[in-house]
Amino acid sequence: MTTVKTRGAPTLPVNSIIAGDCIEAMRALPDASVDLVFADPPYNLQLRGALHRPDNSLVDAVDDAWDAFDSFAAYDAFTRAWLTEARRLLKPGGALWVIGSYHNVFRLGAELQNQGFWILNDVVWRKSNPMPNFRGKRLANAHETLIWASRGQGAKYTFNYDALKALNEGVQMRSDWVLPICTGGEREKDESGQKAHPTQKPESLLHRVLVGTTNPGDVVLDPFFGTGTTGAVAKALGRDWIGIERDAGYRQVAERRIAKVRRYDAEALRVSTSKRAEPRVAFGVLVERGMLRPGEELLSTNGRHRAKVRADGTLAGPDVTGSIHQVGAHLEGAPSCNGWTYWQFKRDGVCVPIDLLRQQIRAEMQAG
Amino acid sequence: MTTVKTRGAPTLPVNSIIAGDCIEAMRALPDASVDLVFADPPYNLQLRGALHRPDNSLVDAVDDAWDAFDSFAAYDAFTRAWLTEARRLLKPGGALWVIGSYHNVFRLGAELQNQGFWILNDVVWRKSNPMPNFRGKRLANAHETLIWASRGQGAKYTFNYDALKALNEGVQMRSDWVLPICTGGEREKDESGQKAHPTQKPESLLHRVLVGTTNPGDVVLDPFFGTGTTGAVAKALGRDWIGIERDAGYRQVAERRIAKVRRYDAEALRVSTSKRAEPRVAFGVLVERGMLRPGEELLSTNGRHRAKVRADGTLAGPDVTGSIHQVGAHLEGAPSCNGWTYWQFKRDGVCVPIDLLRQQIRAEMQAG
DNA sequence: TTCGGTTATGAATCGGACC
DNA sequence: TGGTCCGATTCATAACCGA
Repeated sequence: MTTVKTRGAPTLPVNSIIAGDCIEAMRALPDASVDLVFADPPYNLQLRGALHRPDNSLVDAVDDAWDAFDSFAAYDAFTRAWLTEARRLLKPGGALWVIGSYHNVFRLGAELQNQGFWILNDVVWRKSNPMPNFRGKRLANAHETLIWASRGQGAKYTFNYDALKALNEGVQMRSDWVLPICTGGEREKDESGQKAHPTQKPESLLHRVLVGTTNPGDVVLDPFFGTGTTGAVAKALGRDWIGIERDAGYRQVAERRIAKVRRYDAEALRVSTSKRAEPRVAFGVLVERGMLRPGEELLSTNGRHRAKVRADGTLAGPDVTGSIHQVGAHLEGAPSCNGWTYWQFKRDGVCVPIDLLRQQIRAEMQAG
Repeated sequence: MTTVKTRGAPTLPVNSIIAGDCIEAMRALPDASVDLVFADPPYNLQLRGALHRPDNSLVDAVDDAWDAFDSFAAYDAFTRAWLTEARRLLKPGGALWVIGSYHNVFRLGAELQNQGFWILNDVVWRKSNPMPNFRGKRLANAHETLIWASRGQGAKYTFNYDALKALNEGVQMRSDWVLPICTGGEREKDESGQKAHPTQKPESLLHRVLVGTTNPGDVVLDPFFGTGTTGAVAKALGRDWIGIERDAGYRQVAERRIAKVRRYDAEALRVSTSKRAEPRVAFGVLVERGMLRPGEELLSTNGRHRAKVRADGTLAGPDVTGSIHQVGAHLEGAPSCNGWTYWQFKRDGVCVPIDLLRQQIRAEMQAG
């Protein structure tokens, strides 16, 4: 186990499983210390008993046994408690994922919103091999729902758009994910060869979550660790992880499982990066360096407009002056314009996009 | 308009649109009088500024006053009121469908449960042609959620298992439905040729709901009638319907629309059985599913080139990074390359084409 | 008339760095 | 912390238009 010092005590028990109740365990961890929470809370809503009185009023909460939720009120109280702690533990730019089925996910989502979390997407895990509905009384329950939320409206969050787009054959990732359930060799077994956990999640699901919404080195907390799928995938992907699990049997399976995981090498962990992350280049630098001469004429990509380069890196169009972006937007009557991809210059009679010059400068910056 | 006598007064204004607020209008209807409620309530989207597409065109947002609520509390109070009336109107063996997005559906589901409704399934409408996420800041919101609930635990409900199975090419219907959004000729227009309603639902969605969970002659109530999709499909399928709509313009469009609908004869109830092309598989899926490990080396079929798999499903070659197709094309100096047939991996000393893994996944998808 | 290229559009909680 | 301005970003489908 590693511990990471945060501002003041206590320390963060990274890459280890904390034994105990998730709410108490979270209370012992420091504010603003984790980048992501992934939670697969229990939803064994055992509602056979008297949930409602004859007049339909709700029966009072029973809050003495967390593992058997005798009423929606009890489940809501539990949800409120662990979400409150999770929100406290999240860094300002952190985010939370939670997964559930129709039994509990509506209560989870409503409570998330009540606490000020800001829902970014709900995601449907569409199971490619679900259990059929044997009695033919309902639709085959072939999906589960995940909710992805930032700490609050306007809060920052990590989203590796280009990595997910690459994972999806070059088309932007959608909110419906088709993945198989966890079976076969991936399914953890106990000593007697039985499945160790009733609802083990597939590693493919965590892979997509972690690649898409964390970076290497981030700290991922799973307060309902179970047999440690989150930890196994986090370790392989070079993320730090913290698990909380009450059941000693699950902890043992998870420890053994994660110990066997090897971290992928650094090159494999690098993902497609966004252009947004690349260093900014001022257009004026091209003029300073003599790549473009003051007075030189630029042409718009569509061939309809011209403008002249000025010594200070602005452009002079027919009736407007300003940055490459401003002049482009004005000439097109558009709300905005990316001047880098809009303008071209001529060399030896050939039109060349000015963005090529920016790429040259960026390459030099890399080398330098 | 037809009226149907129920036990005592008042009578049921079947196959007509009631003008006015849905809560008040429902209060005037008799207890236990309808077989199904289908509700498409306001989503409370909470949109902020204007949104432009990358081509600078403006997205026509849902900014109607009827969709805006001051707070979650206000939205919840509204939800509670109309659900209470809906439950009162349902016959003991009746059921309710409600549709929403992540903005409101968690609040809907929680309130349903609080009132004693019994959720039978949540159903995901996976849109085959959703609006993309133009800024690349989140996942494309490609689905909406429906909740199907009976009046209470243990209550009877109608479920036409075999009809839905037939609709699904002989396989048990699942909880995820892939249907296109409402566009083209199906979209109702106003006098000026503009879309008459910002959120018109596709008839295919209502078709599936009504075929699956009502019988001919049943009474279907839609308290948020809009331009009358529920009425149009109900009439075609030989179900009675009641619409409630506040907006006179929407009512007018709905009246005109439904008047043109003819009830299907058996022959017209055809199901399109167009064979789909082979489903596209993203290379990244092989990585997510652990069929290939990040860092694993692929060999070209001709044995001349090698590249390493990365966590996001891209390849890293000696001097190039990109999709399996891009890297293959670059290494061969070719304009294009089918990466699926170009690359192989090693298992137990044997070279295996990656296309074999794709075939495995396709087989799963067929089965699912 | 057919074919191919272009344009339009859909329930969307859709910046952020820097001064 | 508020204002300024750079500059990144889209998929499926149908209608439309010109040859």
